[in-house]
Amino acid sequence: MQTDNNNKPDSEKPKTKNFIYEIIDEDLKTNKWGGRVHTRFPPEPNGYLHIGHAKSICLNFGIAEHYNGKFNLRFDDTNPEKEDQEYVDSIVEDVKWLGADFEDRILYASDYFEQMYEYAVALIKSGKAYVCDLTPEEIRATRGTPTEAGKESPHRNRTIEENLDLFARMRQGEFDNGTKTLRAKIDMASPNFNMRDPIMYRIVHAEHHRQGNKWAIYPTYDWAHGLEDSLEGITHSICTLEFENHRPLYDWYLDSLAIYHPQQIEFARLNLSYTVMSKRKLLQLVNEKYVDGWDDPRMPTISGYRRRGYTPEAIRNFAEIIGVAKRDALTDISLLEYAIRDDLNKKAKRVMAVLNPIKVVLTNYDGEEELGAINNPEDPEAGTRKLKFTKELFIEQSDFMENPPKGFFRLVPGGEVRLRYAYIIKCEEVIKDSDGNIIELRCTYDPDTKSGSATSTKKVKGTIHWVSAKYGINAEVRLYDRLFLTENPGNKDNWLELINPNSLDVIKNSIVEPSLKDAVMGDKFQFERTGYFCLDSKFSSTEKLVFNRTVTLKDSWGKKSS
RNA sequence: UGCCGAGUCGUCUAAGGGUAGGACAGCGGCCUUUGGAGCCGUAUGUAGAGGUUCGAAUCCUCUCUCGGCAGCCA
Repeated sequence: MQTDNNNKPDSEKPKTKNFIYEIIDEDLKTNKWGGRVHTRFPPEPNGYLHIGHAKSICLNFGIAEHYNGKFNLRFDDTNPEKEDQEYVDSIVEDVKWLGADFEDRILYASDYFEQMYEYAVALIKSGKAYVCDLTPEEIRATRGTPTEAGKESPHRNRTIEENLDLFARMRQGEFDNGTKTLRAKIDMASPNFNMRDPIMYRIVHAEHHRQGNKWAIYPTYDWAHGLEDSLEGITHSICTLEFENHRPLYDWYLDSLAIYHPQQIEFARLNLSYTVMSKRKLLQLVNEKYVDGWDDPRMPTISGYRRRGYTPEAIRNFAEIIGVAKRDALTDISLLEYAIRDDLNKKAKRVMAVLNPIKVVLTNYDGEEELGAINNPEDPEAGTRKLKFTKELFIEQSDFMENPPKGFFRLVPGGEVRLRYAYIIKCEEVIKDSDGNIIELRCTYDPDTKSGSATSTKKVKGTIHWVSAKYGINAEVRLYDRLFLTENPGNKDNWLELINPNSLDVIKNSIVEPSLKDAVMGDKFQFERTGYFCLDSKFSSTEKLVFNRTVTLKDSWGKKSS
């Protein structure tokens, strides 16, 4: 018997939240934000969202949900040269699919450009910003090094009037790209590079996906981001660790302007083993055709996982499992796989599919019959279905071995195995072609062993899946493996050479049970004993079924060898 | 080696002076007409050295290691 402090169910034990919740709890206690909690997810529309973004979305939305606060989706679209409406659309779709509710708040930094301009003018007027004529090379050369202070720009002490005039003309498009910038006048000797007169505006003559050619100047991230947060009344501006060094600048801008000042909090971004997570690298995989698009099922993108058969619930649960902290981490992919298996186990309809078929002929069986099968043992609501059993069947090639190792308890010459939901069969004869390839197994069935019948008392070690040769339908099955061979390819220069050449295995001639012809996009299946599968949204059609393997079943057989 | 940040089972994450806990992965077993699921059990961790304290993962000092920062990217 246990003592009573062990009797509490998990749900009643106090649940520890991450450090950001602690900060917010404290803020609520001190009434720092008037009881409000307002977070945001601020992607730049320059690529598709990946699982790392999902972590951030779940964090930010989860906080808003937990505290009855609000959550904004805001596009940080301040760099027209890299951004595109296609990315905006995909991001909206992915965030919605994940279930993060931004209500009507799809916001754009570019909508604040006019206001940002006014703020910049205010900073110039207070003597805290100036127009600098230095070229990019000159700016780099005068920035200094970690141990040496930078040099002040010769244009640092222009008059306010001159700065105002020049800045207005920058906006009018009077100057070429790279010839002028607006810089904050802070401290060229600061040990923090971000404070060495950072650039607020650069001249970019490019068409913006939402603003067209209205602007010739664009705000930089540091200048824009705090203003966006401030304008939206964000309370907690949550970002990743690499922005920690930017926080003093974030604070400086907002304090210099004396406007509403959210709190920036940094957490460690997600790194997942055996994949890469930078948008630049993912874009390269797409552009150089290592994968067939941002939504390739091998990609760690949200759209890739969706196409692969992952559910939003699994991804959200994954985000919950991995937690949030400030230390760099490389999360093992098995955590993600656990999350999707756990969810699909409850939801997926069980069916039988033979990926690599070998024919079985039951020499003592004639006619055909229908056998009852359970759609999901985890979910009685899922009901039952009938399976057609016939003289000729297909079983998995790997379920038969002529010379089996110890512990192999499927079909062997002279041995018996149960056919799932059907009979026990015995392998009597192995038929081979002239090259010695096995082309057919001649078996007998034992009529007393029908599943569920009173006469079925015989026990065999193994149960294998099968599909009727007469009624089974052809399908293509696509098996995915990890995209990279090494655990952390992202930190290697030769990362492209580390791509797994066998990350995709297309099986053209699989045979699946006939009920699968009614499968619709979005359905989740467990091919019994094989794994979880879904229809591929890109290649599957009514004429030709194409299934993606979402994840394998956990397999304790032969694990040590792989 | 300037500044900022971080070091807890193999991995991720709790505990913030009072029994180092959970999850995943692993291992062992039970159960099983999916070698799935489920159930039970089990091993493994506070970077190091000093110090304060009755008591330190937690506080102090020093050291070590790792990550980030010198874009007109975000």
